[in-house]
Amino acid sequence: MSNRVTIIDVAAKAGVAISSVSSALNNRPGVSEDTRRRIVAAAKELGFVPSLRGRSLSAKRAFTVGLVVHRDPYVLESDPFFGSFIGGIETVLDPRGYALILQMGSEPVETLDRYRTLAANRRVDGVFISDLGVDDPRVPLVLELGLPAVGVNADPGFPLTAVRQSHVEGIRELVEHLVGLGHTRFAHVTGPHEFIHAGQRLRAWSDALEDAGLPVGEIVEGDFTYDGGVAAANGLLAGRATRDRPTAVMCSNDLSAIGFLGRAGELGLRAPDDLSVAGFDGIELGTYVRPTLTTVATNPRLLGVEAARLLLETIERIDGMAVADVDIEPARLVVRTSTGPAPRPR
Amino acid sequence: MSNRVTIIDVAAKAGVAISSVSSALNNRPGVSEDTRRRIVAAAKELGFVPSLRGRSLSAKRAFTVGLVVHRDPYVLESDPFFGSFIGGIETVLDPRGYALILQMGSEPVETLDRYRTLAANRRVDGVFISDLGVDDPRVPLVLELGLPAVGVNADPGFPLTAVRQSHVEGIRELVEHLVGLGHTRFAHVTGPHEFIHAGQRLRAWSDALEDAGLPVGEIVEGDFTYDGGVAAANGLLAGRATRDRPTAVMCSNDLSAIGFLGRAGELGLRAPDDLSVAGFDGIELGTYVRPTLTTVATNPRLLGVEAARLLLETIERIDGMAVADVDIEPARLVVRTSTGPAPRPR
DNA sequence: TTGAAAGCGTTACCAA
DNA sequence: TTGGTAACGCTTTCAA
Repeated sequence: MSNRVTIIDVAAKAGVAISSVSSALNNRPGVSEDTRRRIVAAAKELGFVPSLRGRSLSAKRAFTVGLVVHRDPYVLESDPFFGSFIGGIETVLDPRGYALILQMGSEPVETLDRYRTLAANRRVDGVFISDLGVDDPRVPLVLELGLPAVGVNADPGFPLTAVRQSHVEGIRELVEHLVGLGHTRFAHVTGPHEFIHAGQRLRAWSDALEDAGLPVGEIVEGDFTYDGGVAAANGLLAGRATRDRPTAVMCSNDLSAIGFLGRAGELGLRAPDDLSVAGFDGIELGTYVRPTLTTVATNPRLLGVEAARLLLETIERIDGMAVADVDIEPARLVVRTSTGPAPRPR
Repeated sequence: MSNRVTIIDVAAKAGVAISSVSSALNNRPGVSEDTRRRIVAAAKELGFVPSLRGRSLSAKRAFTVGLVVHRDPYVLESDPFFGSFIGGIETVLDPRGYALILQMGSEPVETLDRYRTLAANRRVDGVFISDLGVDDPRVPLVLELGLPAVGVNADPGFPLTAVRQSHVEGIRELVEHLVGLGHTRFAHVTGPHEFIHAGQRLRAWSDALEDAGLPVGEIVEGDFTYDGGVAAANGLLAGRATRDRPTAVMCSNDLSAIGFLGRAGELGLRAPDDLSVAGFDGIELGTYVRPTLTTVATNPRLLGVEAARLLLETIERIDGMAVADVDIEPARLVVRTSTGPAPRPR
């Protein structure tokens, strides 16, 4: 197990110089077809695989990219975003000889340090920045460090290359769906205001309602968790007269919508008869709960694919030119059974 | 961003040889206290961080370990095991200068290739082997490759170092709990038989029931998913007379137990009145569903911590001695509201 | 087309 | 205690 095959062994076996081996194996010109064949044969016979360490040192590249997740463990556990996102990243990275380093930092400060260390010892060639926050400190940091980076679902004007999936169309479809069902009293349960996507979703919701000429209604801050949905349901539904309750509620993600529905049920309010509830994300769990959850379905896997593509492009870019952003297909409304006609006032 | 500070710069600044810088910064003997101070000062002033690439090449170590997840994306998404497991791993790796490479392979064959590649280019110094299968081909593979590895929840006699959390006590407690409630007709919904932990849990269940002098009852194979639980409920409950139905069911994991409960509810059977259902894992979701889920709670985070400790120990072991296995505290029964007294026959 | 040698940034060995 | 230098395994440049 100890002495692995090196380029020297291959050169010796093929009877050529190591530089020729390098050229031949990397499909570079300057090697005759004949010697190339000899070299390839020798390499195969010896089972030669270039050492990443040697390559890294020489090429000044780690062939590794990083993802630092800065959420508390529970959210990560229950959030299906990362599983799919990482899966998508992987499918791009692997064929191109890159690998993904995953780190977790619960504290925001800790997260920054992770990026710093990653950059300092050049462990990665670039990083993903997901779950962007308002005035996210990671952005100036990677800029200062000169660390290639790609942002996920960034706002317009983002100073780094970004991949986005528009939520506007889907949320607008949701509003139209609810309006078409006769709803007039709306409410929105947001995510934590420090995340930009929480604000993005709220804005799309408000804009669509305004365009429909309807009041935006109540807005309560949730936290993307099941418990947050429970709390929101308590705030919006508990102890209120029917006429004071919203009849159509959008929660900023599916998990909180499911929490909301659960608590609503305990309060004796059934969806879709007594009220309509919708989420955002499109997680599998939403197809299992009863009623099944109407939602706006996103595509985290594709987001990962494109993010990885962009990051590698940014890294391998020779000229310093910025890589163009990518927008994947917008998230779309998926109507299930948690939304229905507005209850008739009586 | 381009020219980073190297050990040569530090040596020049401190007016010493690079070998002295290396010794001083790595707290090796052979450097006078005085020069050490000068070197440390120079390093700090220059903001020197040793290059991982240089170190890797010289030390013949990647300072990286790998985790290859071989599940299909959906299971990964909804399985909280990995989030916590990885979180635990991280807390050990980071302070010791190691990082985690995460890869995903849905096909078993693909997974093996990942390990092979990881080993061939020496991208990692060691790997975790989780979700062990019966006659898992990864075990002979890492053995053949000479790749340090740690198994998670391996069976006795496992040829590699392993970290385990015993499920026996918790499942026995569950059986005693159910027996104490007067149940006599049991059923077990397993995980896929190719995973050893599915078998481990079934065996613990059967043994405990046998010891109690009660019939083991029906055993149906599930697949650890919500849908698998639904299917199992269809098989065990649908279209059966009350006297032919089991009254106490253990599902091999929480997710399938929740699916089982959901389907049971649709069939008009309420837990805990009409039947008792328990899971295994202790996921958060189990505290949210109604009824809340009785389960055997595991500690994936601690499993990750100990697995990482063992792996680093194995890697850094100078003598070839095997590292001793670690058993963390057994998983324990957590009684919630999905289990209750056996329904009175009428 | 081929080969020799420098360089990447460390660590480790061996003289001085 | 110090410093010089080989070694790690590759890529790349420059002569031959």
